[in-house]
Amino acid sequence: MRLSTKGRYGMRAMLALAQRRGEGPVPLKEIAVSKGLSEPYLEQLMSELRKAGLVRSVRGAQGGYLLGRDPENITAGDIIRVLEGPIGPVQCVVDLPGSDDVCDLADSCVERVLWEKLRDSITSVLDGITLANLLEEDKKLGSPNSNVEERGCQP
Amino acid sequence: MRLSTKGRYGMRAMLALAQRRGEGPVPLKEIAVSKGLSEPYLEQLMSELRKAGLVRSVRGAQGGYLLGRDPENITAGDIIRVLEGPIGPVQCVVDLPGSDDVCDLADSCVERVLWEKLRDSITSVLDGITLANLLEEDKKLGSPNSNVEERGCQP
DNA sequence: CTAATTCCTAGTAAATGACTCGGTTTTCTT
DNA sequence: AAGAAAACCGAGTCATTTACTAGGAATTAG
Repeated sequence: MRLSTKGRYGMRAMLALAQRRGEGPVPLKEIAVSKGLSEPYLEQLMSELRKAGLVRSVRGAQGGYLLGRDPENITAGDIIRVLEGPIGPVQCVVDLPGSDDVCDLADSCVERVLWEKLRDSITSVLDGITLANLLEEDKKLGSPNSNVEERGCQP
Repeated sequence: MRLSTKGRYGMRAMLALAQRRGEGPVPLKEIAVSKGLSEPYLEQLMSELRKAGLVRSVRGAQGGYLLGRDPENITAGDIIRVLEGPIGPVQCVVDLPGSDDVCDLADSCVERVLWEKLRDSITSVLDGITLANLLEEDKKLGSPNSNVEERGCQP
């Protein structure tokens, strides 16, 4: 039940973009260096985020990435879904409106109720928190926002 | 963010034991066949569950497995923790009381708040539902409780 | 004694995760 | 026009994890 690096790094990168909103396009290199992530790997994640409309890119020199929408309109759920796929602890109760009844005889599945509750609780947290919310909470806590090199972990 | 088969199969097996409570030890073979799972694989999961005290075993002919406690006292969280490890979307906000501050400068981690909320929401669902609850809800729904072979999915 | 059963260790094949590499295209700056 | 700074793209790789399988040893009811 862990996120992969795609979700974690992607969330970091999106928050970095949100923090630097208004400065014009931010080159990936800067994010990669300041957050201690591999630039070419981040590139792949940004590509997916761009295709999903969560970021915009500007090519060429002085180019970089920008948020695709206001931070108030980008939820953690948006980001996680793009990078980790539809949300759900098991395939058959997954988040996609299309693939509703993967289970034909789902009524005879005792544990299904549990997985559905779990899915709902996860989505409600993820869809209820925006990039703006996180930035706000961060400001309230008055964190020093240090670089990653100085830290012990890589969330 | 999916469970592995260990969590899914383990939950199934535990529910099977709960349903057959009072019948004496249930041999693994029966569970494996009726739920369509590999018996030797299940065996490994049961071994972990036994070491954690969630099931008891009776060796020899006419042996099998029994719940280690009343179904009212076994939560989904108990089972998932044994089979999938401590709960948490990222290592550094994991569920273990011991490994609290894996992050030394955790205050400077903007997304940490999010992961903590997510962890809490997951644990509160998982720890709030017992095997007894699930059986009860199942009975209320009046499900036919068919075998797995007839079904389209393997939750 | 024999058959049924749990217990234990090891091995393995496939999938996934977490990247790297090399080159192409676009665009700003000089 | 030239050069450099980016984003873009597709493939390849290496380690880890997952989901098992295999085979035998120990235990116990009948």
